[in-house]
Amino acid sequence: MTQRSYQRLGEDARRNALLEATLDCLAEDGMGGASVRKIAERAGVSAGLIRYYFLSKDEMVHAAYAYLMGNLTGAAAESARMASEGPAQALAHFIAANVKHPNLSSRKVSLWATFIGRVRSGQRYAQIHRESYREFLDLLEALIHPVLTQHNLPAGPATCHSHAIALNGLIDGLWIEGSLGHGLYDPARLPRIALSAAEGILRLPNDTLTHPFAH
Amino acid sequence: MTQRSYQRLGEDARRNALLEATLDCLAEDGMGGASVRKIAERAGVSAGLIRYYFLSKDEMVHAAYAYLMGNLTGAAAESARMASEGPAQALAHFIAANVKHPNLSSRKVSLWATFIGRVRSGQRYAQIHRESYREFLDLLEALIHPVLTQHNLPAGPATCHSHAIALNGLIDGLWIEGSLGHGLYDPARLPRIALSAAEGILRLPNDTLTHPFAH
DNA sequence: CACGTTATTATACAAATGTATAGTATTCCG
DNA sequence: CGGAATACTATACATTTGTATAATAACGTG
Repeated sequence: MTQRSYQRLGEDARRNALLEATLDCLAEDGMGGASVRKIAERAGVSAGLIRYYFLSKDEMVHAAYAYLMGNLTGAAAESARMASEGPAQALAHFIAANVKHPNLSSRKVSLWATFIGRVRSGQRYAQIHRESYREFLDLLEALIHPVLTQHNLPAGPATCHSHAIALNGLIDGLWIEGSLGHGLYDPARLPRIALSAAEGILRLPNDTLTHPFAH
Repeated sequence: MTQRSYQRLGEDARRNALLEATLDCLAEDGMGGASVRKIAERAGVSAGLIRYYFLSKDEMVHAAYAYLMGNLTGAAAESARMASEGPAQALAHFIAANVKHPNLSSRKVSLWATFIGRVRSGQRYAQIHRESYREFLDLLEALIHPVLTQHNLPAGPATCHSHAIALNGLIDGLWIEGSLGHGLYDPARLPRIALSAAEGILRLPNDTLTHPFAH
């Protein structure tokens, strides 16, 4: 009975496992407490292995940030694609998806915030932030435009861009506070609040987004 | 010529200097890099002194968080009090103040985010967050109510509360992205975007907040 | 089944960390 | 001005940190 003392994993499998472990530790202990050793232990691996896959701990944390943001916007974009009933539904689904499970998660917000806190002084963090933010903004702008034209509202590039900025702010802010679960209100109210506010921002008739099937 | 090698400061002066130094280091290096020694050096003080004023490094960081949040909401509330032309102006000033200098600051957002990242696992952080968030929400609600009644809009407690949540999200989100200065748009556009979006959220007539003197 | 490749572990190390303690210098009060 | 109170420094210490290196075990291939 020769029990293997460890298992060799393929390049990608182990890399992802390490990134997940990094995020786990970062969510729990923050940048101050997520040490190489804790991360390795969480991944069920010896500490030395990390530097076999990454040039340094920093490089791994950067990679974990990019990995997280990819998952976040990916999930929201997915839920917009699912909605095939029309532009308003797609936008509504996209907005709602950002303030509902699984995106509404204290773990995800904690991670996001921890990384955002490094954007100012870390070039690499800033770059990842800029890219993922731009992606989100573009996505939003593309969803907004058809809805505006559908309702004969001004839909020039400048208008769409401003609206995208405002909607992005709204979504981010609600997502953050809702995820942290401070207990000051029920997070289940968030989708309705977000959609109603979005209607107002875009100057859409009431219930265009909250009850999109009536239109 | 007996040059003094150090100066004795009063309890509060030194305490505040230490808190400011803590925030400086935290903004630059995050939780991972803000060590007791760096903080002490920034404050022009020996490392040991920190534990004369605080029970532990953790306690000092917690205190720095509370200190920061007090300053943030304090500044915004101040700018609302300044506006004496009426409810709409007060609300408009409050909203705009949050997406303008000096609140629109990468340093402040970095600090805010760094702390938010710890709210999930640190009880003390969570408590400070909850308190400062509630304060902000209450402030907003009190500003919203008179504006709604002034325009004969529904202004029940539930409505005001929902609107406050939405506005808070909007403000937070714009504040964060605007402060980080990713270069995707000019932050000078933020006050107008925020006020226009706020009008929509509250279903106010156009220009009620963006040009409040016409009303 | 051997064998070479390499994914993985184990150990080592200097630097940095938070904290404890003892000593020193400043300030205030009589 | 002298001397007590204490704000402050200096040093020491055990841990933990990221990283480097050498040894080892797993796996694919012949």
